[in-house]
Amino acid sequence: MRELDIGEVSRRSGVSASALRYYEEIGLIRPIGRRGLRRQYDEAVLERLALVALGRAAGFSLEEIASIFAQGRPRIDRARLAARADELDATIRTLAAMRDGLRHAAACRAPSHLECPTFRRLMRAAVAGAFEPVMAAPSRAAPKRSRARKRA
Amino acid sequence: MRELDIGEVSRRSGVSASALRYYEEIGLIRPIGRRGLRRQYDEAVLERLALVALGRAAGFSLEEIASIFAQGRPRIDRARLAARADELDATIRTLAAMRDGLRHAAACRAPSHLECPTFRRLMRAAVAGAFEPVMAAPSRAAPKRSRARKRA
DNA sequence: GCTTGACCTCAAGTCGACTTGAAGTCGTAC
DNA sequence: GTACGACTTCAAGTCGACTTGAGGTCAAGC
Repeated sequence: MRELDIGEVSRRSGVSASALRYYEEIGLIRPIGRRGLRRQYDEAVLERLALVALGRAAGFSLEEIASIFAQGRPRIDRARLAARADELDATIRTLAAMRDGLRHAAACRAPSHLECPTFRRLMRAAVAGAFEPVMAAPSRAAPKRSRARKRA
Repeated sequence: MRELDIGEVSRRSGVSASALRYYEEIGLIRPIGRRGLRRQYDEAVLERLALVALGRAAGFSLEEIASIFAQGRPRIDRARLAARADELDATIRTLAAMRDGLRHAAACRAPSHLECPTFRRLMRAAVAGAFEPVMAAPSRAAPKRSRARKRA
């Protein structure tokens, strides 16, 4: 079982050394030991990092990913995956609506966009918050969007 | 032409008063005057805020939106809209791939996800960065992703 | 005259995921 | 023996879009 130092892990995983130290700090990974000061990693860390990369790509926060690893072996919850898939589906539909609206506006021949009914409809939808949950990755943890109450 | 104070603009636009002040600071909106200390707005600000909301929803940063308003009348560039639509399309395809992968993984009967070929393929794709440009809204302005160089 | 409430300014704080910088420790090569 | 390069620690900085807090102003109503 070869031991890897942080530089090699970084090269092979595409994750910077500083990020690896950060991941360790938040409990995502752990070196198998030290040689002098230097962290030594097991090759298995690469698999774990791949899982982290996948989790991030799927929109999970590092904290959520850490919780998956929490009790020893990675415990991947199928229901959670399905839920995330559903969220992605909703996001995709919203983005598709936006894309179609943008395409129309790009093609529209109205003298000003403000006179294009489709464009105005999009504007109204945006104000109404129709696009708000876009990329509602639990990660973004919306900074207390108090969303000024409509009519007190 | 009725004058609105910041509270009413907030109520009618769904944008908090502090956010309105912030928007003013970065040059996105401007009151038509003051009454005492209080900002007074023209109703036209509501339209502008709707445009801001739409721009945000489409993934533009406030800075980019401000540049649209820069020279007097909003100058919406059709090519820009089309480009953003194309980006959204790419994002949608990526998200769809992720969604399908997650759904498969959720349904997969392999004893461990690590033994599921589909799941492993997803992991490899994530490491390779296949999902990185997801939601590549120019807004996110990737904080110098130096992306640890593969093999120096 | 005093309270209330809605506004004001300005500086500082928040969120997540890192990066950067300063200062120090090693092993190896010259 | 000393320079180099790769590592180490720890605190602080970064990004965007705001929010929060302290302390102040002002008109209206009691």
